[in-house]
Amino acid sequence: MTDIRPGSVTLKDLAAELGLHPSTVSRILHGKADTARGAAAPVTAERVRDLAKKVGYSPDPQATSLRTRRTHLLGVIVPRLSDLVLAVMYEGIDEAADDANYSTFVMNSRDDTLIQRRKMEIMLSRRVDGLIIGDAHLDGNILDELTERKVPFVLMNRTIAGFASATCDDTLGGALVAQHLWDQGHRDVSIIAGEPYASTGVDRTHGFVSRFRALGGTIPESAIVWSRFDTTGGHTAADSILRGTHRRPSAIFAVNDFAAIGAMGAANSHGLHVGRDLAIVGFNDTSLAAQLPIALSSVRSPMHDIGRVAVKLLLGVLNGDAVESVKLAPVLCVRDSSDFTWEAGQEAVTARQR
Amino acid sequence: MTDIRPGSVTLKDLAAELGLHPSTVSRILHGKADTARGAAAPVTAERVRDLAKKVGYSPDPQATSLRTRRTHLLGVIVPRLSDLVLAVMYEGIDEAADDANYSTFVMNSRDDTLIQRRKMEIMLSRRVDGLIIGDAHLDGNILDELTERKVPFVLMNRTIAGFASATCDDTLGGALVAQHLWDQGHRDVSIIAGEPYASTGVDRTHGFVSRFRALGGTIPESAIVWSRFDTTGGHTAADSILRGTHRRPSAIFAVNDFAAIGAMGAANSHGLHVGRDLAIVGFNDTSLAAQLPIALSSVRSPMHDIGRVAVKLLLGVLNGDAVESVKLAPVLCVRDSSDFTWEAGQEAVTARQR
DNA sequence: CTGAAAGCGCTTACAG
DNA sequence: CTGAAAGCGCTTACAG
Repeated sequence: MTDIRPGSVTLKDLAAELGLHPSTVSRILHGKADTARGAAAPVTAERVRDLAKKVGYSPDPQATSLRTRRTHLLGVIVPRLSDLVLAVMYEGIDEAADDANYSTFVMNSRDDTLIQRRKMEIMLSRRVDGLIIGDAHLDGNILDELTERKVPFVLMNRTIAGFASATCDDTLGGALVAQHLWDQGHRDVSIIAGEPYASTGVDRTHGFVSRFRALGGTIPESAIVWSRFDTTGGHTAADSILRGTHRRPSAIFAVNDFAAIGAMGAANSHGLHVGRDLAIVGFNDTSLAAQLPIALSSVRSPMHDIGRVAVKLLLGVLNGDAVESVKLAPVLCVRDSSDFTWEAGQEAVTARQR
Repeated sequence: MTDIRPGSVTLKDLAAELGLHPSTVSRILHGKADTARGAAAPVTAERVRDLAKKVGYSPDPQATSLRTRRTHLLGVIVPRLSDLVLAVMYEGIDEAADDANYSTFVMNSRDDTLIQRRKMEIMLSRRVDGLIIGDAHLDGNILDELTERKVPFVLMNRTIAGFASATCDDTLGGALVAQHLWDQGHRDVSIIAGEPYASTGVDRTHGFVSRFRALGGTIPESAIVWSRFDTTGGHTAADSILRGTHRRPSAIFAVNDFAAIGAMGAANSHGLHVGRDLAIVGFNDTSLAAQLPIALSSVRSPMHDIGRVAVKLLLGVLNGDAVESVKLAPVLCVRDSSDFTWEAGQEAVTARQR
């Protein structure tokens, strides 16, 4: 009687083999090994555990869930896993869920409200115990609905006032960049701000603008360009910034590394040498930033930990605790793309003009 | 009686509401809407379906699985989801599984044999119907074990002789690069070959070497450098190639875009201008390749489709079909990083020497 | 300390 | 065409 495949041996089999009643076996296997708390005679318990181990018994989770009304399943929704930022956060979730004996479904919504809803329903129909939402939109009435339906959930990556979330302190991150660029002498800056419905981009932009203005700088509305978070989005945005009729900025803050990479490409085609004619700073400090031909300055956000914290928060909610949002601290990493000072009188010129 | 949350209304509830027996309701809801094949009276069927829809009835999958011994769950194991290549493949899986009414668990093994095993057991203990394995090692005895245990599975991304898989035609991909570099005049080439346990790197390298030799070129063993697939791995490998005591190659083929990006970084620090002093070609044509400051030539592999095909194959296996491995065709995309001819007598020099 | 019963929500032969 | 029963594999009061 060896376990060819999980499921081949049941509680009943074990009981029969040992001449016990299934309920007795269940009671023993269910309680933690240390807490013998009168659940069974130590000798019996040992016999049961030994056999269970020997035959590789693994309880049927479907049967267990049916009884307990808990699936130990978590649902995770992200815009897209091909976004490295979300992929890394998910690695954190995977780890933490594993530690807590939960399994996770993860689905891509492509930031589309309809798909978002559909994926959510699929997860709920699978009876997940709770949801981690990584693609919340600022206008997100869907969350109110979830609350009304009493679905346990937390936010990750993006935050919305009134809901528990695990995020980076994006406002602070933006402020760090503003301070850095100001210190390097930049007075004319533009921002590639991401999607207006995502708190990440909005908060980073807001943090940047506030600090820059507090330092005495000015940032007209026209200097803020909304865009997609990917390389193409950044390229397009930077292109429009650099071809602008007014004075060209000497620095660009992109709220996402991939957008920053796209911006570097655009700068390049405008004949600008990033790190000399133009400073660029990204956000997230993904693994590529430091390795690029021109190393990219970026704000490191603890993506992996954000995933872990999201799980922790959700487990708290499932446990009935009152949970507080967590904002993890960002760290600015200065590299070649912005590691130079901009002279007061210096003008932004193209490399060709030099 | 509205469906606040899936699970709030059961088959029994529906039956009671309609004055029918639960088994009748089950029979009606179970059969497809079109096949009324004598399962119930059309009128009854309609009444049932109407109410089910109205109250948002969704069957409890745990209960269903317990009866049918099928979970409609697939397990997916990848080295890491933060590898864009696997992330995109997973998007294909997510889509195809969704279409077929399956849900998927995806877990990261970090290419570690122990973790691989552990994640597999977790999935089996969850009673997945089948497994998609994206991290197979060439020395993979684990697969024989799975076969023995009669676990349905297919491979994705990496292939192993004797098992059904969905992959790119990596050998052909490598050959395309060899032909291209040869045509541009390169006679001295090096290969950043990836991990020796991964068929992807091995096959791409083999395809490259075979074609290059068939064209009359020579490639010493020392020109092949094994490495990790990520940016750092590529950087280290390229560094060792470029600091080599012998003649410096005029072209490098990296079997992965991220390794290629790392190689570009290394070339840079050796004072070489990629696209003039050194040609670099990557593999997979990830979304970044075309956007880099120096656009990267790369072999496009249909990652998304590979994911979809993997699901299709696995569903075939679950259906008892005899399935054949699928190798999808790659396409070479030439860009700035290799779009120049290398003169016969030209010598690889550093930019500084010019 | 252990057993026996009930039941979680379904599906599926089997009657009628 | 519909009903009644059995059972998937577990857990959990309740007895004894």
